[in-house]
Amino acid sequence: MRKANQIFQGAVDAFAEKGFDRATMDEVAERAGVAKGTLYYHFVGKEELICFLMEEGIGQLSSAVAEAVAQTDDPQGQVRAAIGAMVAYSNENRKFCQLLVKCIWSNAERQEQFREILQSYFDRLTGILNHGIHRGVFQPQPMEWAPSAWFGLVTIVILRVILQGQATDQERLVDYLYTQYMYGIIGRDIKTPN
Amino acid sequence: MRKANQIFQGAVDAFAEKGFDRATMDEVAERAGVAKGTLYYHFVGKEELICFLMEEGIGQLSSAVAEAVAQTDDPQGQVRAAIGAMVAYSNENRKFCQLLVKCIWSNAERQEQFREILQSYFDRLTGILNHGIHRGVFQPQPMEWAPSAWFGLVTIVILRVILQGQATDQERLVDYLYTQYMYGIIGRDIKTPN
Amino acid sequence: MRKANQIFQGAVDAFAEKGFDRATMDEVAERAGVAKGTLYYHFVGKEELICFLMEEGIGQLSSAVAEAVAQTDDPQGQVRAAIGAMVAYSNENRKFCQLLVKCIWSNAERQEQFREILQSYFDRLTGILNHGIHRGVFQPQPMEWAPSAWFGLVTIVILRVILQGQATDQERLVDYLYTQYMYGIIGRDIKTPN
Amino acid sequence: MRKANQIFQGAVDAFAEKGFDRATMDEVAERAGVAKGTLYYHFVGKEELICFLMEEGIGQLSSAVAEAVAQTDDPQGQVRAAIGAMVAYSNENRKFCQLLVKCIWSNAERQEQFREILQSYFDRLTGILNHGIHRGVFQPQPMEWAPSAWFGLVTIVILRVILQGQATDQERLVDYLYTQYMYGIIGRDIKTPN
DNA sequence: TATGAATGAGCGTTCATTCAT
DNA sequence: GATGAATGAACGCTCATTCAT
Repeated sequence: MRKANQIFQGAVDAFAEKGFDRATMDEVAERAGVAKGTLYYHFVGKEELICFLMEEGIGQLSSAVAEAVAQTDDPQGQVRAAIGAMVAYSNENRKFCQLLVKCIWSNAERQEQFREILQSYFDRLTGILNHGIHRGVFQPQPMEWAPSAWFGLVTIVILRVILQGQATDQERLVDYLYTQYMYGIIGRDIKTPN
Repeated sequence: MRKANQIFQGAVDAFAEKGFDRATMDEVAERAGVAKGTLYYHFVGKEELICFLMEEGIGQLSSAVAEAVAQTDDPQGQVRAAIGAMVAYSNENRKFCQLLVKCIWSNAERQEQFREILQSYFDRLTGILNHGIHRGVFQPQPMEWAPSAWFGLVTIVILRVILQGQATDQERLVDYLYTQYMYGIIGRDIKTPN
Repeated sequence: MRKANQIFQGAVDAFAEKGFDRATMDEVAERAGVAKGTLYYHFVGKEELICFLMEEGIGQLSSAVAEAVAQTDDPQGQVRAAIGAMVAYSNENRKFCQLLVKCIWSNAERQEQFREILQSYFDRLTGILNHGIHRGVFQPQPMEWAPSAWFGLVTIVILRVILQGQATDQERLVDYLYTQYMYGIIGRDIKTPN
Repeated sequence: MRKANQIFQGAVDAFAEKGFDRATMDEVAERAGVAKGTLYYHFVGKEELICFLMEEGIGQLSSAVAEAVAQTDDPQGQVRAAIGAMVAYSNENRKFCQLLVKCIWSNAERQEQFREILQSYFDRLTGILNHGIHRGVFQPQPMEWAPSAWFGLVTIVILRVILQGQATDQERLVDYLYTQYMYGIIGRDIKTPN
């Protein structure tokens, strides 16, 4: 198990920097500190390693979001908690988040393999929104687009932050993303009646 | 010029489907309907072809946005026009838009090459936002994140739509994106007054 | 004919620097100041151009030697005149001489094509030696090797001089080559009884 | 090491026949009896393989000469021993010697890479000559040309012999080269006194 | 005569994968 | 379990040659 974990880390490192296709198995092995053959002892091949990575990572992210959301029943509080969890996760797993955003749509074939994993994450986001709509707090929305919008908004900003490389005030970032997503660019004071 | 244009189309086709790295120059040539050597007669190499593609495409998108925005002075109207232009462009250039979103962050080295091009597009978005803020219509925002948020929101939803493949009511999509971006998930009731 | 000559010069330039195989027809055309198609209008192909070059060049060298040798009947004088002609020719045609030495044995197939041309040059050298031997001035020698020895001695030193690039005292060079070839490293005074 | 040696042999074979540029890595691999990828596992690339070949080969030749020369202190004996070693080496390594002469000046870039290796060999020849000059046995000579002259004389004759392909009386060849180099075409009667 | 856009066979190189140890 | 030498299919790219103008 030791080695398998080393490989996981090495793979995230290598893939995040070079992308799935340009990172070689040699590089993965080197960053993982194992011999190339060992990669194939633990994983069937490169594509399987990539799949494992994505499943594992998105699963973790999804769990983190679920856990955060479970703390409150208030729809707005849930959205804030979810965004908070996303930002926190991305901060602790910069490499993986880079990888996630950069490579998730890289290629039509892999697309197919990730769809299921990603769908479960989107379903979670959809659930949160539906809860708020059901409560009458959020407006009814076209649900075929809503999770993508949320995902895109949060994810691309986070990627920007990661790529910039400089330290960021997490609190402020969550605040911005939450406000933007909840109230748009027009802003809170115009419309939060509560 | 004839051939160069064929190559452009073939390259967009091939790269959109397979990604920059998995699409081979043979495939590009085949889809363009030219011999492989012809690719290299018109472009220095694969990376240069990729760069040319991105510059050309983002340039077109950026111009389309600029043109749409120029029609009105009203900040909200400008945002709506911009989103309308984005959706329209993506509808007319599905392949390129796929390519844009899927591949723009693919790889650290290319990242660098695209930064300048993408920045000019982001600057355009920033300009629109600043105009609205100046007018007091939009809330002041952290401008290091604002264009990314806009870009991410619109782009990822559009990508979803394109990948789904089914025909979409453009009007309704623009409506959704505009409302979401302008008022967030909460504030639909304060619709655009026009 | 203008163009054909330009091509000749361009080809010598390009081939001398890069060798027959690494110099491209594009480079030849560029250095000749003609379009690539023009090369093929005047010459059947690359190999034919190479052959033409070698025949022309060796022919010129051979003629220069013949002319110089014709001036005297004295065997030693003939050798000296021949070496003088070789050095003079190499000085006026540095590029071609470089080409000659560097590329003449480059490749088994071309070898075959040059053999005849080169043989005529070797025959000329053989003739000079035979004349001296017949007169009893030169020692009888294994004639299958003698012209090669002469050719190698003179040619490799000349190449060295050309490659060094610095200006050389022609007189001194001829002196050295003549003495070395005529009397060996032991030197003249020990053995020239006359 | 097994494979590396096979590659060495295959490379010498292929390059000797076709020249560095026309021999392909496929041919090298085939003659070496290994897969093409194996070539690149052991050597960085074609040019590095070429360099390794030349260094190794000239190194061996140089060592053989050094060893032969070390047997005697007599200048003329040293020259004879050196030429004997050259001929012997060329007889045992026909392919490499072909390669050496045919390709050593093939191309300006490679020129530069070989200069150092070749220089060490020329230095050895220069050392032998200086010894004889110091002893007063050889005439003082322009040392910038002397090793080239020796090298050219011996080498080109040897190449001729190799290319002719027929069996040669080594003894007689050494005799001829020695006499020619030591006494020139004139002075055979003053033979080595041994 | 002269051109240069277009071609495609062929090259050097890479890299995911295998397998004997 | 773990290794790394060996493999070969496949890639990006080159360049001699052709041909419509």
